[in-house]
Amino acid sequence: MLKLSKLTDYAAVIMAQIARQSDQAHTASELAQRVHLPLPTVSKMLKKLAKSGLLESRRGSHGGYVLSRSPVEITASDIIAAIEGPIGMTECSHADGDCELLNTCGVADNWQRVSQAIRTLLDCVTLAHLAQSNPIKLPVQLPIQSVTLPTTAASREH
Amino acid sequence: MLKLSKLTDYAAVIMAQIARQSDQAHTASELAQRVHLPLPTVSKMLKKLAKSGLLESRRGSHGGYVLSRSPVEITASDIIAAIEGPIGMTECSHADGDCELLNTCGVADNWQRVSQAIRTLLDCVTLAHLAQSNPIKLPVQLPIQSVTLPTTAASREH
DNA sequence: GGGAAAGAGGACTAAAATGGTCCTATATGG
DNA sequence: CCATATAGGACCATTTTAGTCCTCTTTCCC
Repeated sequence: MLKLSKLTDYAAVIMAQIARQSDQAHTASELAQRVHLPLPTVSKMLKKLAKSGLLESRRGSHGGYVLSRSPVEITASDIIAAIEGPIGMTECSHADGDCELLNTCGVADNWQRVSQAIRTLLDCVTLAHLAQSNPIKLPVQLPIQSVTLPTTAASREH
Repeated sequence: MLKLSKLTDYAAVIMAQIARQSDQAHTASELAQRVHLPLPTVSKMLKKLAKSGLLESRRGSHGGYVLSRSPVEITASDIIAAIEGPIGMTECSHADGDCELLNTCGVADNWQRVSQAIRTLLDCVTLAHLAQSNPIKLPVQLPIQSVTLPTTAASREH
Protein backbone atom coordinates (compact mmCIF):
# COMPACT_ATOMS: atom_id res chain seq x y z
CA MET A 1 0.00 0.00 0.00
CA LEU A 2 3.07 2.17 0.01
CA LYS A 3 2.06 3.17 3.44
CA LEU A 4 3.71 4.03 6.67
CA SER A 5 3.60 1.55 9.47
CA LYS A 6 1.24 2.34 12.29
CA LEU A 7 4.15 3.08 14.54
CA THR A 8 5.49 5.71 12.19
CA ASP A 9 2.11 7.27 12.13
CA TYR A 10 2.10 7.30 15.91
CA ALA A 11 5.51 8.88 15.88
CA ALA A 12 4.25 11.70 13.72
CA VAL A 13 1.32 12.29 15.99
CA ILE A 14 3.53 12.30 19.04
CA MET A 15 6.06 14.62 17.48
CA ALA A 16 3.31 16.99 16.45
CA GLN A 17 1.98 16.97 19.95
CA ILE A 18 5.37 17.91 21.33
CA ALA A 19 5.84 20.53 18.67
CA ARG A 20 2.67 22.29 19.71
CA GLN A 21 4.29 23.04 23.06
CA SER A 22 7.88 22.94 22.16
CA ASP A 23 9.03 25.04 25.06
CA GLN A 24 8.40 22.45 27.73
CA ALA A 25 9.42 18.87 28.36
CA HIS A 26 6.84 16.13 27.94
CA THR A 27 6.80 12.82 29.71
CA ALA A 28 5.82 9.59 28.07
CA SER A 29 2.74 9.18 30.20
CA GLU A 30 1.57 12.71 29.58
CA LEU A 31 1.87 12.19 25.84
CA ALA A 32 0.20 8.80 26.01
CA GLN A 33 -2.82 10.42 27.56
CA ARG A 34 -2.95 13.26 25.10
CA VAL A 35 -2.63 11.03 22.14
CA HIS A 36 -4.80 8.20 23.41
CA LEU A 37 -2.30 5.48 22.91
CA PRO A 38 -0.99 2.91 25.39
CA LEU A 39 1.92 4.10 27.45
CA PRO A 40 4.39 1.31 26.62
CA THR A 41 3.97 1.97 22.95
CA VAL A 42 4.39 5.69 23.27
CA SER A 43 7.38 5.14 25.45
CA LYS A 44 8.98 2.90 22.90
CA MET A 45 8.45 5.42 20.16
CA LEU A 46 9.91 8.22 22.21
CA LYS A 47 13.03 6.19 22.86
CA LYS A 48 13.46 5.56 19.18
CA LEU A 49 12.93 9.17 18.31
CA ALA A 50 15.43 10.20 20.93
CA LYS A 51 17.95 7.69 19.75
CA SER A 52 17.65 9.02 16.23
CA GLY A 53 18.36 12.48 17.48
CA LEU A 54 14.99 14.07 16.88
CA LEU A 55 14.24 14.36 20.54
CA GLU A 56 16.35 15.07 23.53
CA SER A 57 15.59 13.41 26.80
CA ARG A 58 16.16 14.15 30.39
CA ARG A 59 15.88 11.45 32.98
CA GLY A 60 14.82 11.62 36.52
CA SER A 61 12.00 13.53 38.02
CA HIS A 62 10.97 16.53 36.00
CA GLY A 63 12.45 14.71 33.07
CA GLY A 64 10.85 14.18 29.71
CA TYR A 65 11.39 14.81 26.06
CA VAL A 66 12.01 17.97 24.08
CA LEU A 67 12.53 18.53 20.39
CA SER A 68 16.18 18.66 19.54
CA ARG A 69 15.58 21.25 16.82
CA SER A 70 12.91 23.68 15.88
CA PRO A 71 9.81 22.14 14.26
CA VAL A 72 10.68 23.83 10.99
CA GLU A 73 13.96 22.00 10.92
CA ILE A 74 12.50 18.57 11.41
CA THR A 75 11.09 17.01 8.28
CA ALA A 76 8.66 14.23 7.59
CA SER A 77 11.62 12.38 6.11
CA ASP A 78 13.39 12.64 9.42
CA ILE A 79 10.51 11.14 11.31
CA ILE A 80 9.91 8.35 8.87
CA ALA A 81 13.58 7.51 8.66
CA ALA A 82 13.82 7.48 12.44
CA ILE A 83 11.25 4.72 12.74
CA GLU A 84 11.41 2.84 9.48
CA GLY A 85 14.94 3.37 8.30
CA PRO A 86 15.97 4.87 4.99
CA ILE A 87 13.21 5.86 2.62
CA GLY A 88 13.22 4.08 -0.68
CA MET A 89 10.63 2.39 -2.79
CA THR A 90 12.66 -0.67 -3.59
CA GLU A 91 15.26 -2.74 -1.89
CA CYS A 92 17.88 -1.71 -4.39
CA SER A 93 17.23 1.97 -3.92
CA HIS A 94 19.48 2.00 -0.90
CA ALA A 95 21.13 -1.38 -0.32
CA ASP A 96 24.39 -1.56 -2.16
CA GLY A 97 24.43 -3.97 -5.00
CA ASP A 98 23.08 -7.09 -3.40
CA CYS A 99 20.26 -7.41 -5.90
CA GLU A 100 21.33 -9.96 -8.47
CA LEU A 101 18.46 -8.96 -10.71
CA LEU A 102 19.82 -5.49 -11.23
CA ASN A 103 21.08 -6.23 -14.69
CA THR A 104 17.96 -7.86 -15.95
CA CYS A 105 15.30 -5.84 -14.22
CA GLY A 106 15.78 -2.77 -16.38
CA VAL A 107 13.63 -0.68 -14.13
CA ALA A 108 15.94 0.20 -11.28
CA ASP A 109 17.16 3.54 -12.57
CA ASN A 110 13.84 5.16 -12.97
CA TRP A 111 12.41 3.64 -9.83
CA GLN A 112 15.25 5.25 -7.99
CA ARG A 113 14.42 8.59 -9.51
CA VAL A 114 10.88 8.20 -8.32
CA SER A 115 12.18 7.30 -4.88
CA GLN A 116 14.30 10.38 -4.91
CA ALA A 117 11.37 12.54 -5.84
CA ILE A 118 9.36 11.19 -2.95
CA ARG A 119 12.21 11.82 -0.58
CA THR A 120 12.43 15.36 -1.86
CA LEU A 121 8.77 15.78 -1.31
CA LEU A 122 9.00 14.52 2.23
CA ASP A 123 11.95 16.76 2.85
CA CYS A 124 9.75 19.72 2.11
CA VAL A 125 7.22 18.77 4.74
CA THR A 126 8.25 19.86 8.17
CA LEU A 127 6.98 19.02 11.58
CA ALA A 128 5.74 22.59 11.77
CA HIS A 129 3.53 21.81 8.80
CA LEU A 130 2.20 18.65 10.29
CA ALA A 131 1.53 20.14 13.68
CA GLN A 132 -0.65 22.93 12.39
CA SER A 133 -3.96 22.53 10.67
CA ASN A 134 -3.45 24.97 7.84
CA PRO A 135 -3.33 23.12 4.57
CA ILE A 136 0.17 22.84 3.20
CA LYS A 137 0.99 23.35 -0.43
CA LEU A 138 3.18 20.80 -2.02
CA PRO A 139 5.32 21.27 -5.09
CA VAL A 140 3.49 18.72 -7.18
CA GLN A 141 0.60 19.94 -9.22
CA LEU A 142 -2.04 17.59 -10.31
CA PRO A 143 -2.60 17.36 -14.03
CA ILE A 144 0.96 17.27 -15.22
CA GLN A 145 1.15 14.01 -17.07
CA SER A 146 4.01 15.53 -19.03
CA VAL A 147 4.67 12.39 -20.90
CA THR A 148 6.29 12.11 -24.25
CA LEU A 149 3.96 10.00 -26.28
CA PRO A 150 6.08 7.54 -28.21
CA THR A 151 4.34 5.35 -30.73
CA THR A 152 3.42 2.09 -29.14
CA ALA A 153 5.88 0.31 -31.40
CA ALA A 154 8.79 2.49 -30.34
CA SER A 155 9.90 -0.25 -28.04
CA ARG A 156 10.46 -2.77 -30.76
CA GLU A 157 14.01 -2.20 -31.88
CA HIS A 158 16.04 -4.89 -30.20
CA MET B 1 10.71 2.13 4.94
CA LEU B 2 7.88 3.50 2.90
CA LYS B 3 8.77 0.93 0.37
CA LEU B 4 7.02 -1.28 -2.07
CA SER B 5 6.70 -4.94 -1.35
CA LYS B 6 8.95 -7.22 -3.32
CA LEU B 7 6.00 -8.49 -5.25
CA THR B 8 5.08 -5.03 -6.42
CA ASP B 9 8.61 -4.56 -7.52
CA TYR B 10 8.40 -7.79 -9.46
CA ALA B 11 5.17 -6.65 -11.00
CA ALA B 12 6.84 -3.52 -12.29
CA VAL B 13 9.69 -5.50 -13.76
CA ILE B 14 7.32 -7.89 -15.42
CA MET B 15 5.14 -5.12 -16.78
CA ALA B 16 8.18 -3.35 -18.16
CA GLN B 17 9.28 -6.53 -19.83
CA ILE B 18 5.94 -6.91 -21.51
CA ALA B 19 5.90 -3.26 -22.47
CA ARG B 20 9.16 -3.62 -24.34
CA GLN B 21 7.45 -5.96 -26.74
CA SER B 22 3.93 -4.87 -26.43
CA ASP B 23 2.83 -6.24 -29.76
CA GLN B 24 3.01 -9.88 -28.82
CA ALA B 25 1.59 -12.09 -26.11
CA HIS B 26 3.88 -13.35 -23.39
CA THR B 27 3.47 -16.53 -21.43
CA ALA B 28 4.21 -16.82 -17.76
CA SER B 29 7.09 -19.18 -18.30
CA GLU B 30 8.67 -17.01 -20.95
CA LEU B 31 8.54 -14.02 -18.64
CA ALA B 32 9.82 -16.02 -15.71
CA GLN B 33 12.91 -16.87 -17.70
CA ARG B 34 13.47 -13.36 -18.90
CA VAL B 35 13.11 -11.86 -15.51
CA HIS B 36 14.90 -14.58 -13.59
CA LEU B 37 12.15 -15.22 -11.13
CA PRO B 38 10.44 -18.49 -10.25
CA LEU B 39 7.53 -19.39 -12.47
CA PRO B 40 4.85 -19.78 -9.78
CA THR B 41 5.57 -16.34 -8.49
CA VAL B 42 5.51 -14.75 -11.90
CA SER B 43 2.35 -16.59 -12.69
CA LYS B 44 0.69 -15.34 -9.56
CA MET B 45 1.65 -11.76 -10.33
CA LEU B 46 0.35 -12.00 -13.86
CA LYS B 47 -2.98 -13.24 -12.62
CA LYS B 48 -3.26 -10.34 -10.26
CA LEU B 49 -2.31 -7.84 -12.90
CA ALA B 50 -4.83 -9.34 -15.26
CA LYS B 51 -7.52 -9.32 -12.64
CA SER B 52 -6.87 -5.64 -12.02
CA GLY B 53 -7.30 -4.92 -15.68
CA LEU B 54 -3.74 -3.97 -16.54
CA LEU B 55 -3.19 -7.07 -18.59
CA GLU B 56 -5.42 -9.08 -20.83
CA SER B 57 -5.03 -12.79 -20.97
CA ARG B 58 -5.74 -15.47 -23.48
CA ARG B 59 -5.93 -19.06 -22.40
CA GLY B 60 -5.09 -22.17 -24.29
CA SER B 61 -2.12 -22.83 -26.45
CA HIS B 62 -0.67 -19.70 -27.97
CA GLY B 63 -2.18 -17.91 -25.05
CA GLY B 64 -0.43 -15.42 -22.83
CA TYR B 65 -0.66 -11.90 -21.58
CA VAL B 66 -0.82 -8.55 -23.34
CA LEU B 67 -1.05 -5.04 -22.00
CA SER B 68 -4.60 -3.87 -21.90
CA ARG B 69 -3.57 -0.30 -22.75
CA SER B 70 -0.61 1.43 -24.22
CA PRO B 71 2.40 1.75 -21.88
CA VAL B 72 1.92 5.49 -21.76
CA GLU B 73 -1.54 5.00 -20.36
CA ILE B 74 -0.47 2.72 -17.54
CA THR B 75 0.94 4.50 -14.54
CA ALA B 76 3.10 3.47 -11.64
CA SER B 77 0.07 4.14 -9.49
CA ASP B 78 -1.88 1.59 -11.46
CA ILE B 79 0.72 -1.07 -10.95
CA ILE B 80 1.16 -0.41 -7.28
CA ALA B 81 -2.55 -0.27 -6.67
CA ALA B 82 -3.01 -3.51 -8.56
CA ILE B 83 -0.77 -5.41 -6.18
CA GLU B 84 -0.94 -3.51 -2.94
CA GLY B 85 -4.33 -1.88 -2.99
CA PRO B 86 -5.00 1.83 -2.71
CA ILE B 87 -2.01 4.09 -2.21
CA GLY B 88 -2.02 6.08 0.98
CA MET B 89 0.51 6.82 3.64
CA THR B 90 -1.76 6.22 6.56
CA GLU B 91 -4.67 3.99 7.35
CA CYS B 92 -7.02 6.91 7.54
CA SER B 93 -6.03 8.23 4.16
CA HIS B 94 -8.42 5.82 2.52
CA ALA B 95 -10.45 3.86 5.08
CA ASP B 96 -13.60 5.66 5.94
CA GLY B 97 -13.72 6.97 9.42
CA ASP B 98 -12.80 3.92 11.43
CA CYS B 99 -9.88 5.66 13.09
CA GLU B 100 -11.03 6.74 16.52
CA LEU B 101 -7.94 8.86 16.94
CA LEU B 102 -8.90 11.16 14.13
CA ASN B 103 -10.00 13.91 16.43
CA THR B 104 -7.01 13.85 18.67
CA CYS B 105 -4.27 13.10 16.19
CA GLY B 106 -4.30 16.51 14.60
CA VAL B 107 -2.08 15.40 11.81
CA ALA B 108 -4.44 13.63 9.50
CA ASP B 109 -5.22 16.50 7.17
CA ASN B 110 -1.73 17.31 6.19
CA TRP B 111 -0.66 13.70 6.00
CA GLN B 112 -3.43 13.19 3.52
CA ARG B 113 -2.15 16.07 1.45
CA VAL B 114 1.24 14.48 1.40
CA SER B 115 -0.34 11.20 0.38
CA GLN B 116 -2.13 12.96 -2.38
CA ALA B 117 1.06 14.54 -3.62
CA ILE B 118 2.75 11.17 -3.77
CA ARG B 119 -0.15 9.73 -5.67
CA THR B 120 0.06 12.60 -8.10
CA LEU B 121 3.72 11.95 -8.53
CA LEU B 122 3.13 8.28 -9.22
CA ASP B 123 0.38 9.16 -11.65
CA CYS B 124 2.94 11.04 -13.69
CA VAL B 125 5.19 8.03 -14.04
CA THR B 126 4.08 5.72 -16.78
CA LEU B 127 5.04 2.23 -17.68
CA ALA B 128 6.63 3.70 -20.77
CA HIS B 129 8.93 5.65 -18.50
CA LEU B 130 9.83 2.65 -16.42
CA ALA B 131 10.45 0.40 -19.36
CA GLN B 132 12.97 2.66 -20.99
CA SER B 133 16.33 3.61 -19.60
CA ASN B 134 16.22 7.32 -20.32
CA PRO B 135 16.10 9.24 -17.11
CA ILE B 136 12.70 10.63 -16.36
CA LYS B 137 12.16 14.10 -15.06
CA LEU B 138 9.81 14.45 -12.18
CA PRO B 139 7.89 17.54 -11.18
CA VAL B 140 9.55 17.93 -7.81
CA GLN B 141 12.64 20.06 -7.65
CA LEU B 142 15.04 19.60 -4.87
CA PRO B 143 15.77 22.68 -2.82
CA ILE B 144 12.31 24.04 -2.37
CA GLN B 145 11.91 24.00 1.35
CA SER B 146 9.36 26.75 0.92
CA VAL B 147 8.54 26.84 4.55
CA THR B 148 7.11 29.72 6.41
CA LEU B 149 9.32 30.20 9.38
CA PRO B 150 7.03 30.87 12.32
CA THR B 151 8.65 31.74 15.58
CA THR B 152 9.11 28.68 17.68
CA ALA B 153 6.61 29.99 20.15
CA ALA B 154 3.89 30.47 17.58
CA SER B 155 2.32 27.25 18.73
CA ARG B 156 1.69 28.38 22.27
CA GLU B 157 -1.72 29.92 22.15
CA HIS B 158 -4.09 27.32 23.52
C1' DG C 1 -12.33 -35.89 -30.44
C1' DG C 2 -8.17 -35.87 -27.83
C1' DG C 3 -4.11 -34.07 -26.14
C1' DA C 4 -0.97 -30.37 -25.13
C1' DA C 5 -0.43 -25.72 -23.82
C1' DA C 6 -1.80 -22.18 -21.55
C1' DG C 7 -4.33 -19.32 -17.78
C1' DA C 8 -7.94 -19.18 -13.42
C1' DG C 9 -8.60 -19.73 -8.86
C1' DG C 10 -7.55 -21.08 -4.52
C1' DA C 11 -5.52 -23.64 -0.56
C1' DC C 12 -1.66 -23.99 1.97
C1' DT C 13 2.75 -22.92 4.42
C1' DA C 14 7.16 -21.07 6.15
C1' DA C 15 9.36 -17.08 7.38
C1' DA C 16 9.60 -12.46 8.56
C1' DA C 17 7.88 -8.09 10.06
C1' DT C 18 4.81 -5.67 13.12
C1' DG C 19 2.69 -4.14 17.15
C1' DG C 20 2.68 -4.39 21.73
C1' DT C 21 4.07 -5.64 26.66
C1' DC C 22 7.12 -6.01 30.46
C1' DC C 23 11.25 -6.09 33.25
C1' DT C 24 15.55 -4.41 35.05
C1' DA C 25 18.93 -0.74 35.22
C1' DT C 26 20.19 4.01 35.52
C1' DA C 27 19.82 8.95 36.15
C1' DT C 28 17.83 13.09 38.54
C1' DG C 29 15.67 16.11 41.82
C1' DG C 30 13.94 17.08 46.29
C1' DC D 1 16.86 7.87 50.04
C1' DC D 2 12.83 7.77 47.54
C1' DA D 3 9.81 8.99 43.79
C1' DT D 4 9.91 9.91 39.05
C1' DA D 5 11.70 9.51 34.65
C1' DT D 6 14.12 7.49 30.73
C1' DA D 7 17.38 3.48 28.66
C1' DG D 8 17.68 -0.73 26.85
C1' DG D 9 16.26 -4.99 25.82
C1' DA D 10 13.82 -9.50 25.99
C1' DC D 11 9.81 -11.44 24.80
C1' DC D 12 5.47 -12.75 22.48
C1' DA D 13 1.22 -12.91 19.52
C1' DT D 14 -0.50 -11.76 15.31
C1' DT D 15 -0.45 -10.46 10.75
C1' DT D 16 1.64 -9.96 6.45
C1' DT D 17 4.53 -11.52 2.91
C1' DA D 18 6.49 -14.52 -0.32
C1' DG D 19 6.25 -18.54 -2.33
C1' DT D 20 4.46 -23.29 -3.73
C1' DC D 21 1.15 -26.46 -5.40
C1' DC D 22 -3.09 -28.51 -6.96
C1' DT D 23 -7.25 -28.81 -9.66
C1' DC D 24 -10.18 -26.80 -13.19
C1' DT D 25 -11.14 -24.50 -17.55
C1' DT D 26 -10.16 -22.72 -22.10
C1' DT D 27 -8.05 -22.94 -26.58
C1' DC D 28 -5.52 -24.59 -30.39
C1' DC D 29 -4.02 -28.07 -33.44
C1' DC D 30 -3.59 -32.58 -35.25
